Amino acid sequence: MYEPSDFPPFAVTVDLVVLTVRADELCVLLVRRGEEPFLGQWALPGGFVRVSEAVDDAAVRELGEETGVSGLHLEQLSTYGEPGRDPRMRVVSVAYLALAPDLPVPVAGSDAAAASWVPIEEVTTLAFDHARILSDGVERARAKLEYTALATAFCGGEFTVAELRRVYEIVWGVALDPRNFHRKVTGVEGFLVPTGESTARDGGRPAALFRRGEVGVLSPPLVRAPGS
Amino acid sequence: MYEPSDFPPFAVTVDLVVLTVRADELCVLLVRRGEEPFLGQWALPGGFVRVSEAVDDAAVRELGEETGVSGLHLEQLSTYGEPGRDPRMRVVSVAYLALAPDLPVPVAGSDAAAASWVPIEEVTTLAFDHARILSDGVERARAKLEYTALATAFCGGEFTVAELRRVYEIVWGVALDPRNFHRKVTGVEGFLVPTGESTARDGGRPAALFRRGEVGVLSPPLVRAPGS
DNA sequence: TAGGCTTATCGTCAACACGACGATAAGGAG
DNA sequence: CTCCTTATCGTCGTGTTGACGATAAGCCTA
Repeated sequence: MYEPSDFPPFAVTVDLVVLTVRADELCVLLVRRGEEPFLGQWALPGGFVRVSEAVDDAAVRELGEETGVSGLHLEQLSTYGEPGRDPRMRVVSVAYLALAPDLPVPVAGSDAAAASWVPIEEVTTLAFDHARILSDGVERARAKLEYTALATAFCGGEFTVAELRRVYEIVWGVALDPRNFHRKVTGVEGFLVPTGESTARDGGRPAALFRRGEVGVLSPPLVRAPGS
Repeated sequence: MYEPSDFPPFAVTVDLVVLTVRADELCVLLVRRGEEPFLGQWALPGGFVRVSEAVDDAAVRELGEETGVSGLHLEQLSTYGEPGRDPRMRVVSVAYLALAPDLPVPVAGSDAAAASWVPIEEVTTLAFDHARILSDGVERARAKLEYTALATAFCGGEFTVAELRRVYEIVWGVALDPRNFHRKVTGVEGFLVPTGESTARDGGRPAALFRRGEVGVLSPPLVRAPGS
């Protein structure tokens, strides 16, 4: 089956779909390409996998280089391997999805040219097949909010129920009923851990602060439907 | 970012997790390796991606070669790229999940040595990291039965509600209440299309035959919990 | 200092989905 | 004809959900 003598050589890269919620918009981390092809166009951050490096590790490394932060949620998304997706050579790219809270640090573009957060709505053309990868990543994120506690990855360490609700509303693009949402998320055992503190940073009556709980799956799930 | 001159070469393969339900067991298609390393051990079917071939196409091609059938459900599972997962060289493998009905044709092992259906329960050691890939594939299949109409991929063109229920019971390893299951699946609009025919092949009162409908997602989903 | 505004949190109610399970239908085997 | 098996329909109590009213608890302004 495996014949080392006749295997065709491929280049393997990782591409990152790094999402965050900031200024009431779902944003993705993009870099502006500094070389051909697609010079000057927006692209997903990424790079080559090194010879002695696991593909997953390459994703972690690139994520650290681009955001300057570690410990973010990172999961494999899908692999894209059409011939011709890179005009220069045969490249197979393993895409990863990362979710970040609104990072206080501006993105320190290490080796990448200019990196910045771009609202999903404003993304038009991307280099290579990155538009498709981004679209797959956004859809994955939207789907996983339904049945996992992933939404907390968009929040900081402590957050209010309203802040969590804003995440759902912005990622899904729907309005959720504050009362039903509150009942739902506080009702799922282990989803949210009250810190005992409260804050009035949203104005109005002070809200209790929570941390993410141990529970990863929400059952029953939250449903992506208007009026919930 | 992309520097053609310094990209390290990788071999890219596809590995297939082909599942079926036969003789009241969930089975996977395995081949016995005819060469080193892992000579004589069971492995997932798979092979190299060709130079001018899309990775997805390679999976379709391999699936056809191994099963002799086309048109099966096939989806990308995950990509495995640890250094050292193949002792000979740096191989990145894109794994795919395929679901097949109980194939009447015995597996025609084309280039692979002996290929056969092995009950999941009886699988012990597999070559490379294929045990992990198999485990990921089975878990994916189990999860997708909950919220998609994927279970019909295990059935032939026409099937009864009881046959569909057996699929769920075998894949999940739980017992389901026939009456509630019947109510549920016939209640989801577009999931099942009655053919008008009926059959008594299961003994007892003849059952209506159905075809899979257009609907891909089940909402609300079936839940993997005892007593359903 | 009393409204008034804003957001948080609790409650209520009807519609619905689900699990448990009884009842009936429609074939074949003896 | 009776029994056995499976299919299919119905009922009932419980829990979840969506819609939405009511109250709580801060700040802000006059």
